[in-house]
Amino acid sequence: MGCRTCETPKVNYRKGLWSPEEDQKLRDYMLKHGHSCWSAVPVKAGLQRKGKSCRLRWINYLRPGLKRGFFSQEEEETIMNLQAKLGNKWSRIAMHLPGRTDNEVKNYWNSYLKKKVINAQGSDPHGSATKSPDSTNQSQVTHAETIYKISSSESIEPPGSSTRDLSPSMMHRMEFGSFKGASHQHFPKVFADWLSVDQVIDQSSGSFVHANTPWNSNNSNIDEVLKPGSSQVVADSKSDLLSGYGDSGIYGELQAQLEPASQTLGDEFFDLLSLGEISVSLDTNHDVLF
DNA sequence: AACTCGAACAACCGCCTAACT
DNA sequence: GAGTTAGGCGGTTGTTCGAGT
Repeated sequence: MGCRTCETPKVNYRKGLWSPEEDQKLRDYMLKHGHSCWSAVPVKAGLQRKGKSCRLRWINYLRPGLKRGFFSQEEEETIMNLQAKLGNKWSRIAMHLPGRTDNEVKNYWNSYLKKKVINAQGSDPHGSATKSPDSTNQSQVTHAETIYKISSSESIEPPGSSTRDLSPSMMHRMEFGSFKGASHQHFPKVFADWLSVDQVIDQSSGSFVHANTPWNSNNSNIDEVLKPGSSQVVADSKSDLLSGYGDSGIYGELQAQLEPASQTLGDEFFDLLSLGEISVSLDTNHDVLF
């Protein structure tokens, strides 16, 4: 893009883990200014990091609205289903998981779900036991079948899937997360993510609701790969989904509440934060969602 | 107590694409 | 149209920590 304003002097870039001070600098800067150009962020924020590194840190760790901690059963199934269908398209898979990042999904898959799939295939006398889930020759159908099997068997205890044997470090990680160790199974779905993903919770029934989305409308519907017979139902359209949150609903309330912030902070900031990111604080302050 | 091993996850690297000069 | 660069993505590596010996 050749952004002249982003030209930066030679710096001895820091590497490795981020210190709390660095996190604070980046967070403060981002919340105050947003980013017009990532390569300029470390300079302006007073960080000896590459812009790329700042971007990653912000997206994967500091960004408001991130849901950290345990993956729910629904999230797990979504990952497995989408991985079977899309392959290792982590960013696309993460789009369907409110508050999750592609990196987090990828790590979860590599450290746990992949083994789970392999084990399930291995225990299946009629299945393709020796094939890796990542194998390019692997039949997508076989993988999908395995997923259905896993979803019902739960032969492997996911890392931190229950609170009965939490290690101190795990507890620390939970507390560091956005939801401060709240019951993972009942995390509120971030509102903004409702707008950007096809999966929401039906407020009345508590079941999952799916709506068609721009990114899946041009190929096959997401519901094709979701477990049949589940509590998920298909909404007619995204507009139908949103209509429940119209001007008089949550969406309108959000708009109203966000307007002053948008005016104060400018469009740049508004672009920076998705509605979902902002909604976390709204949810906390006003119990808008639950 | 010291060491090894593995799990979990944060962060980096390299490639690709799109936008800009 | 070619060259350059930012941003995005997926693969891989590095770090930390707990469990086992």
